[in-house]
Amino acid sequence: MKEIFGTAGAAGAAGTPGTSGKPGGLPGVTPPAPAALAAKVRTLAPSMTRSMQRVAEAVAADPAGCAALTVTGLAELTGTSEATVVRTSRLLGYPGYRDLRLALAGLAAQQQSGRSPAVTADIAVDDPIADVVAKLAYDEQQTLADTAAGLDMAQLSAAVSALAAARRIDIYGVGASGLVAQDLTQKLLRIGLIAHAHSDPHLAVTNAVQLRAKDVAVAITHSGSTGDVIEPLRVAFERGATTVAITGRPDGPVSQYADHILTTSTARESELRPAAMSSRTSQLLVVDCLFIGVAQRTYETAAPALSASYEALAHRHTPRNSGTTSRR
Amino acid sequence: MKEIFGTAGAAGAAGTPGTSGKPGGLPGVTPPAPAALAAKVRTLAPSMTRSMQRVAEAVAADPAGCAALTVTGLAELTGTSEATVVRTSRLLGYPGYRDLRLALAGLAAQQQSGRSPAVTADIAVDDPIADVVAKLAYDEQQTLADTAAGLDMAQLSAAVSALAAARRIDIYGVGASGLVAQDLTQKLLRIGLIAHAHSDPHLAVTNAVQLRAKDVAVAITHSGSTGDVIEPLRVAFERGATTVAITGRPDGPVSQYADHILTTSTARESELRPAAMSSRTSQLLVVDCLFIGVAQRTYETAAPALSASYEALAHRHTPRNSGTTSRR
DNA sequence: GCTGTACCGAAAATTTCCTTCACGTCTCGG
DNA sequence: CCGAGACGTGAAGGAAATTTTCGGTACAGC
Repeated sequence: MKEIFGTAGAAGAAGTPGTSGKPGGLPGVTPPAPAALAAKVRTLAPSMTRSMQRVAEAVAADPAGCAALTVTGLAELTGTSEATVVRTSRLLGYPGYRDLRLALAGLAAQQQSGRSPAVTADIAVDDPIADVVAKLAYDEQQTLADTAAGLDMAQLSAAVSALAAARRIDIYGVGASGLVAQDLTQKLLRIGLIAHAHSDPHLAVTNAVQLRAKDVAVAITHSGSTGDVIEPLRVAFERGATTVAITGRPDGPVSQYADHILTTSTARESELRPAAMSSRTSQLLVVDCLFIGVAQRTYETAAPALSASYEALAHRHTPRNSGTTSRR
Repeated sequence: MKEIFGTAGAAGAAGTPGTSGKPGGLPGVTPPAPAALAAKVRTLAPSMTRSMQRVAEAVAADPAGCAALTVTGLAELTGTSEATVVRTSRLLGYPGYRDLRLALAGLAAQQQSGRSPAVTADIAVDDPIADVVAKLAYDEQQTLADTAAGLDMAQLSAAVSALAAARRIDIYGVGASGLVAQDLTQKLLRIGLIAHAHSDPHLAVTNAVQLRAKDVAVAITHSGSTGDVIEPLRVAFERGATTVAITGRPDGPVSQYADHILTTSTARESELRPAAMSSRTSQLLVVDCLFIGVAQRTYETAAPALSASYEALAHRHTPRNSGTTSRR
């Protein structure tokens, strides 16, 4: 074992370093070493000199840490010289330390990502803030997936048709669902439909009396049993309007008066995580689907309306702010 | 004499990475982005110049390929200069191209090991409703992931501390962000804090004048340049209140007056999918994180308050049948 | 004890990266 | 329509990294 690595590395691999101009694809000759670095270290350890073993060991023990070091830093850390670090890199199959470092960074990222799926647990009082973010994001993602999977396309399609053809749309929601109702209202208004959100039960009922056959009433309630929302829907239903319920309990009282029922998903709630959180996510997805569906059906009028509202808002933004942004 | 063993032990203990504490980068301000690079590119793209956008685009499109390129190579590939590449790296939050390249390698490895995320197609006018649901759900999930990855934990933590200790909290938001402001307000009220949402710019300003040192003002604006929201935040800032900005454009004007900046993710928008949709999802996640964080810190008072509000609401639900709801 | 081989690290040589500066281009105001 | 100013851009020079070269040291065999 003389200068095996030296000649082999230079002659055996490509004559020129991997820095060919094009990132199009891998040449496919020698994938340097994706993840099996630790194994390679063990395999090649016997053929290494003592100094090189120290370097290899450090690299295998803490890829992330070593990736943050320059060749000089790693040499210092392992008590060796830069030349040795480069020699080790060569032996491990890379053209130089630079590429080893790149592979190291990749390995670190992989290890990091593999660590994440520990988010199944509930949110605890003493969770660090980073865990809270991860768990919340994960939960809401789950909620979205569940909602999408559980949506009845036939019901959704029917609801969209009703909305698109509606003369007037009334939307009921109180509490957290009230915000969702407002969201839907804003969206529908933007594409030229006539929609109103009602959070006040009395006003909702008095308005519901006005509804007729071509109109649509939408009730949003997670529990499916919010009287303040059911009551106006009942009135609208009896007046002959088409009624839609967005609820997490399709078997609840609200469904009695709903022509079309859109089911939102129900996630577990905990002490720190009230139901309002995931139900809102779920409701909003349903609302978005309704909106897009309606926008598709009324594209001729919706598209210009969307552009127009965008234009109108542009003037509310201060055009540009330069100077203060230059952080250095 | 072998100095091998002696030096190895000593160096191993003392070795501290400390990657070149250059005067160029402020220490501790910006932790480099781990994997949320694509999201960051989207977030910062609007504030980039044309050349920088080309670089950012290339990087986002092919992390693996770009990781194999030197700064000169990438400059050539994108038809720009090395200086531009370095500038782009800086803007993305790295001290230089070297570190961006490292992150790129990590990202590439993660993508490789993970699954290939497809379904990137836009929503078309003639998509069947089932596709709309799938695409929307996927996009929102992506938005959540991006937001969580891009959130600055230090800023979030600081904002939570400020909120938890606040005497009074004012929250500003107009348009779609107004609903988010209301959502946050409702949540904070539930755990016994004193919070107000303001959608009326005039009232917001007149209220902001009342704020003092122990108070907190929160501005929510996707564009980061909504004058109606910036103005009250400026007043609060000058009054000595702690100010928080939740924005998709951390480089926007709103940040001038924000002590803590929470960045929401920016997803691509299409004709049928206005920006309000994904920005709302992102903002709500941030708001939820704030809420949970505050609830943790004030657990002693928050937990009973949450239970109490739950109890109070139970009576608003009709237990079984429709019946007539009791009018108070 | 001497010589040769393997190993190692300091410093030169080279590549890569970063900074500075000057030139083109665009915008705004007169 | 034109000038002043600001901004974006790339080229060249300088700094830092990486790689190579080369000389020195330790050990084994004779």
